[in-house]
Amino acid sequence: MQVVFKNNFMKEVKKRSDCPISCTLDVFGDKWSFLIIRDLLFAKECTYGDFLKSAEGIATNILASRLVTLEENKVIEKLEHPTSKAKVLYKLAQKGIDLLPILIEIHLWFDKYETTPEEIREMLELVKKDKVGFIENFTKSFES
Amino acid sequence: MQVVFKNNFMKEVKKRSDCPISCTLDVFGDKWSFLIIRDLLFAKECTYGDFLKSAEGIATNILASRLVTLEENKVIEKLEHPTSKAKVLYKLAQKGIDLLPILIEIHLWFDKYETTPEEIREMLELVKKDKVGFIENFTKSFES
DNA sequence: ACTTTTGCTTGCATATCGCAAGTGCAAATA
DNA sequence: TATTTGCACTTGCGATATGCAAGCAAAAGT
Repeated sequence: MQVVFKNNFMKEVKKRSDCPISCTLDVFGDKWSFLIIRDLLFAKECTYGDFLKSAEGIATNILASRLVTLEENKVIEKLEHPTSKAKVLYKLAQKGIDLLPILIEIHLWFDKYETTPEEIREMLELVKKDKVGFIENFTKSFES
Repeated sequence: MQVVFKNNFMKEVKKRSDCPISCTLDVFGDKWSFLIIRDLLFAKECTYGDFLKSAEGIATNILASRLVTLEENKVIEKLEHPTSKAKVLYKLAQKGIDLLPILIEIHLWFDKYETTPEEIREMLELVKKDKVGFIENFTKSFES
């Protein structure tokens, strides 16, 4: 069963079902969206160019379309760059910051079956020691 | 940077980077794979037809290809049906059962910003009261 | 024997992706 | 001030993936 409706901007949004997993995948179910979130969680703020520099090599048109979708869904927001009008700053909205627990569980799952890179392992040890505390601290670090 | 290698079946696997998120998305980064996992978490065992019956309406060719990928990655396994040779049973491998915390965090995130369907809300209350206990019990229920 | 069920496969139109090149404006440089 | 460079996208287009319908062989039911 497929529910089709229009949002405020008259853009068609297809909701496949009311299932939370399905709805979440309607937005994040692709190979790139969560990498954008990852970049923003680590860097707090990114320019368009910063995303392009990431190791996975996202294509510029795909990046543009994902940023629009994520902004429409209020997961990220666009800010003026403090010193340059040519640059744009992207940052996580609260809804985006709250994705951290999901990203953490992905890391923990991955760590059980594959090899976590050295740079991430240190952070992961903190998570394993005190997951709730880690999330609290990390979330707080976005308030400033 | 893109690393390309071949697995035992000589099928090309593209790993975009060593990042855990990226690697996980290489397998699960689509709109269907996690729905298959969801179905198996709720139902424990599914036939090919069971997956097709799910509300989102996956196409049969897509389902077939996802099942192959998930099996190749040892997330699910195929079993003989106890009474019928025509039927095939799919179930989660341990690696698949261990995805539960990720699915739970998706549910919790969704619940904060959207409306969780009634049928799921009850389960979610249990999770909110005792997440660790819930995961333990749920995981145990797969051992029998 | 035949009809139906089951788990797929195949063909094809359409949508999405990925790469390369291009555009317009702001900022740095000469 | 004129020119070049940097930045955030957009556009075009071939390659790939998706979605739909139909087909198929083996097994099960009648």
